[in-house]
This record gives sequence, C-alpha cells and structure tokens, in this order.
Amino acid sequence: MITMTEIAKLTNVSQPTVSRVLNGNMNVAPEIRERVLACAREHDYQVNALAKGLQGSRTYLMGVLLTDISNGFFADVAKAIETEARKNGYSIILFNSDYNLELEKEYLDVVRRYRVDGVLAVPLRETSDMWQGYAEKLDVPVVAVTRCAKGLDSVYVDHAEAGGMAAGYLVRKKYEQFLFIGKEYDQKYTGFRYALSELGHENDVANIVYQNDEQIRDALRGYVGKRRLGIFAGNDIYGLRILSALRELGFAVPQEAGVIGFDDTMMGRYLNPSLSSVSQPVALMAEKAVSRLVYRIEHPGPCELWDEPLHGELVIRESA
Amino acid sequence: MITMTEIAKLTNVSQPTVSRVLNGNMNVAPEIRERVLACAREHDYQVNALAKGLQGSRTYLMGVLLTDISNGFFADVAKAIETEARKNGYSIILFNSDYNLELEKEYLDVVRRYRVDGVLAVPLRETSDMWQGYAEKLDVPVVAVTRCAKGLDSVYVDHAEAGGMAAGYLVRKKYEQFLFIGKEYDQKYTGFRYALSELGHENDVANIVYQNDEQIRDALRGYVGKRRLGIFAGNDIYGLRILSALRELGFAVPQEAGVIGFDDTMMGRYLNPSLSSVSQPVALMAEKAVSRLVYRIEHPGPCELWDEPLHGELVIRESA
DNA sequence: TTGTATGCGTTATCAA
DNA sequence: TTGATAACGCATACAA
Repeated sequence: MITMTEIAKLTNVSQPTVSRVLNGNMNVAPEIRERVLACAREHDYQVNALAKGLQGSRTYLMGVLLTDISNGFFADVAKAIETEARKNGYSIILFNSDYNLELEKEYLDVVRRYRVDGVLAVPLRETSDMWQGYAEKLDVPVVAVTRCAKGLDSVYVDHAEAGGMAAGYLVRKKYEQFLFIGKEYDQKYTGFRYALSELGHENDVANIVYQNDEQIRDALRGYVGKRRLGIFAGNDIYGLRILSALRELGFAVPQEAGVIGFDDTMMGRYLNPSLSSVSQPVALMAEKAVSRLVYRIEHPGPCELWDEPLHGELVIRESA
Repeated sequence: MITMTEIAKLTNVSQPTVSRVLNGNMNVAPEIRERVLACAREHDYQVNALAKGLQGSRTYLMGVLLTDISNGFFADVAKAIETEARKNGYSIILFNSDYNLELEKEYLDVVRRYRVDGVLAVPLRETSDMWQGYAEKLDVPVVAVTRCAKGLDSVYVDHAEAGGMAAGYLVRKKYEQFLFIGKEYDQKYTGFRYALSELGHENDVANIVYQNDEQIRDALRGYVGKRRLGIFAGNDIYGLRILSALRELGFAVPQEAGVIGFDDTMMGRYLNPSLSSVSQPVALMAEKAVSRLVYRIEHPGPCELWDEPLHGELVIRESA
C-alpha cells in the first residue's frame, strides 16, 4: 500500500507536504495540492492508522466488550454501537466474554495492546468494584452499557423499576403467585419483589435461577393446578423457553400462567402466544454510551460520573 | 502505559535487550532476564500492538464484515469467528454492512487503514466479480463466509442442495403446491425449484420476495382453502414471521400449510409450533474460515482457491 | 509556502 | 551476550 513518502517521491515534494495536503491544511500551493491529491487518488492511498496511532494522536478504535453476542438483545446492542461509532469516525474491536471472568480480564489486556481510545463494556460483576480497578489500569475512558457498574459511567435501563412495572401489571391482571426466573442477583428481582410486597404479596413470590430447560420444567410442574401464576423472565430467551415449558405442562397462557419477558426482542411479537416484554431503548442507549465515550476521549481528565438510568417500557401482548 | 524503553532505563539495560527478554529470546543472562521480567510484571507491561504492526510484522487483526449482526444466525457466526480468532491469537474488528453496498465499500477502506492481516466477509453481490476487485485492492487474504463468492476462498453451505432437501421433504409429506419466500436470486430457490420439477411439480412452485409482514400475509391469503401448501423460508426469521401470518389467516400448521426455515437458530425449537429448519454448521464454518485465513496469512503468495461446500442438515420439528 | 529533523514503540541487523 | 542503529509511516516543531 502506498505511503506518504512514496507519494512525496512521485510528486517531487517532501513527505510533510504530502501530509499537509492529505490533512486538508490550506497552506499549500494549489498546484502542488492538486498534484498530490491526484497521485493519492490514483494509488488509492489510505492512511496507516497504526502509524497515526503510534505517533501519539488517536487510534479511533473503541474496544467493545460484550457478554454474549448470540443473545439477540446484545446483538442489537452491538449493531447499534457499531453504527454510532461509525458516525463518530470510530471503528470497534469486538470481544465476547461469554460470561467468563477470566476471558473478560484477558480481553482487557488485548484492548490495551491495541491502544484503543476508549472502551464500551457490558461488565460482569457490575456491583463489585472490580471494574473500577480495570478502568484505572486501562487508563482510557470506560463506559458501561446496559448495566450500572460501580465507579463507571453507566448507560442502562433501571432494572429494579422494570421489575416493579412487571409486578404491578401482573397484580392488576389478578395473578396470585409470582415467579422471577433469572439470576438471583438481578436488580429486576429486587424491584419485582419489593413492588409485590408493597402490593401485599410478600409471601407469594419466589426466584428460580435459570439453569436449563429440564430444571425449569420440573420447577414449574409444582405450580400445576394451583393459583394463577405470574412469571417475570430475566430476558426474552428465558421467556421463550418458559412459554415452551408451560405449553408442555399444559398451562393455559395467559389464563393459568402469564409471562412477561425482558428486552423486547424482535421475535417476541411473532411468538404464539406473542410475548409481553419490557423493552429497552437500545438505539438510545448506544447513542448515549458512544457519545459519552467520545466526549470523555475528547475531554480527558477527571470528570463526574455519569449515571442517569433510562426507563424500560412494558409492551403488552398475549402472554400476560 | 510503560514501554520497553522505560523498562530498559529502570533495569539498566538497553531497549533491544528488553525486547529480547519479553519475546522469550533465550540469549539473555538469567539475572537480567529476571530483572526485566519482574519490572515488566510490576508495571503491567503490554506490548504496543500499533508499533509492532507498524514495524512490519503482523497486526493480528482480522477485519470481519457482516451483513446484519442483529440476525441471530450472523450473531452466532460472529461469536464463533471471534472465538476461533482468539484461539489463533487474533482480534477482530467488526463491521456491519447492513446489506448496504456503499457501506461495504467504505468499510473495506477502513479495514485497509488498520492494516488488518486478513478479512472475513459475508459478501454482498457474491456472484458478481466485484469482490475479486476488492480482494486485489486489499492485498491481504480474504475469505468469504456463509456464501460462495466468485474469486474468493469460500466457506459455506450449499444452498441449492439445501433447497433440494427442503423440496424433497415437502413432497414426501404430500404437500401439493410450493412457495419459496426470500430473495429471488437465492440459490436455495434455484435448488428448490429444480428438485420440485424433477419430482413432477414444475408448475406448482412460486417465489415471493420478502418485503414486509403485510405483503406476505396478503400473498398467503390467496392460498387459503386451496391445496396443501409447502413453504420454504429463506431464513428462520422469515419462517417465524410466516408462521405468525399463517396463524392470523387461520391455516392449520402443518396440515394445511407446512413451513421449513433456514439456519436453525435457537428459537426455532421453542416456537409453537416448533420450526423445522435446515441447520448450518456454524462452528465448523467459523473454524474452517478462520483457519483458512490464518493459513493464507502465514503462507502469502498465490494459492488455489478454496471452495468446498459444506452441507446443511434438515431438522424436522412440528411446522412441516 | 516548503523542507529538514525528530520522535512515537517496536523489531531486526549488525558490531562489539 | 549485549548494545548501537536503522526502519516502519506519520505528525509536528522548527528553519528556511
């Protein structure tokens, strides 16, 4: 690939002059300018981002660290981030932690090797202060997406609030006992449980940690023929599987059991029954996260933490 | 972030010696070796990949160019590629063409700027010789994934064959008229149509180009109350939507209408009815594509094109 | 307005 | 076994 030095030789000017032309510096004679531009075009010059980055300015790379891109929701997040990054002139280098703490740590080193200008992450263990330490070592700005991480700028939906919304709706619809199916440390469960106890159902709620389809089916079997069961799923994938398990067990949905998912992924509206879900504003989150990161990149130095939770929206369909 | 030169100063050796130590070159006195390693560990040294790349060796970056990562299938592909790349010591820089030719071209320039060692792409217009030109300009190896591109190493599933499998199964199940719903230039349609005509159904097959849900519903309405309808969908997302449309129109599935999807994404088995589909060996494709790319990176120079189609597998569930 | 010189952090070549 | 030196491609300070 052609370099500035080569263009300089071909056009009989010095390399810095080529640099000036290609960077739009106006203090260059028009004739030279034309000659250089023509040569660059002819050989399809592309700046060497490595050299540029090495030289001290930006790399225009963002590290993006996700937990599981094969989850439709995170895939949407990745797509939106990529789009936003591009709008801001950045490219993304993508990593998938697969919910693996070791891998997450390893990837942070990789990210440092490439001297990314900043990092967007779905942090594991967001309530510990682990990431605060990571951010210091990275010494580039870090923004947490979809989760609120201690000590980091965070762009996320208030999960506890979403749990409350789900609880409120299920109670209004006269469900009588309640289940949150998902990770036990999920804020959604906290909010779900709290709202239920406020509504007089403190003794009617339980949490099932999702492990696999069989275990969920076995757990749900215990509710057959009992009081109307309102279920809040940690995400739409769980929701999909729960619907499938309920069908196997012969539950009438939404009469005997209702299900509310989380993330409102595309498939939800096509399911049978279609899946009620709490939607997250993916595009907005990506836009906020990227623009915040760009701001931090362009304005280094200490800065107050960003922490403005966004709000989920309950989308009612057939499943509850 | 600490550099070799800084470590050199701290340990009273020359910078090249530090380089030797950190690269595992054994011709260094053990005492020096220890001193340097300790210092590097203490300051958590990470090599500057930009400098390393600039200096002429590898960047250990792969450009990955997908059409739409929000499609569960491509999300799986992305995940598998990332995993394989990591196994080989590479990181990926990810782009989403969004089926947009302009964007695809633009991203190829970006990829060149970062001096990636190679490119994995889901090429748009794979039957034109456009990508052959792209590959030349890139002057790094390019491997096409999930599609067979003219002039490129390609790792993909034989779509025509898959179409034939779908056709064969639907005929065996006594469907009497047939629909392919998807892009008209899809090889799946070619194979579907061909197999059907071999089986004596050359006049019972049509293609509907997917545009939106309403248009599909309207098109399907014309088949209500007619002969048993066998549908092959261009991908599982279409399949999902088609099932939903059939439900709205009151079709009994699989009795009056049968549906076979493509990609066999996770959700298929949880749908109601669950979706029969042709599965693609995603992990295998990613593994083959990445290892082929690594091979081409490590063995530059001309080389015979790779073109060994893999085979889809028909997964039968309830929808057909 | 243009060119010379320098440095970014590596690796590689050559001497010592 | 070690160190000096150059080179990669670019931007920048400075000189002309």
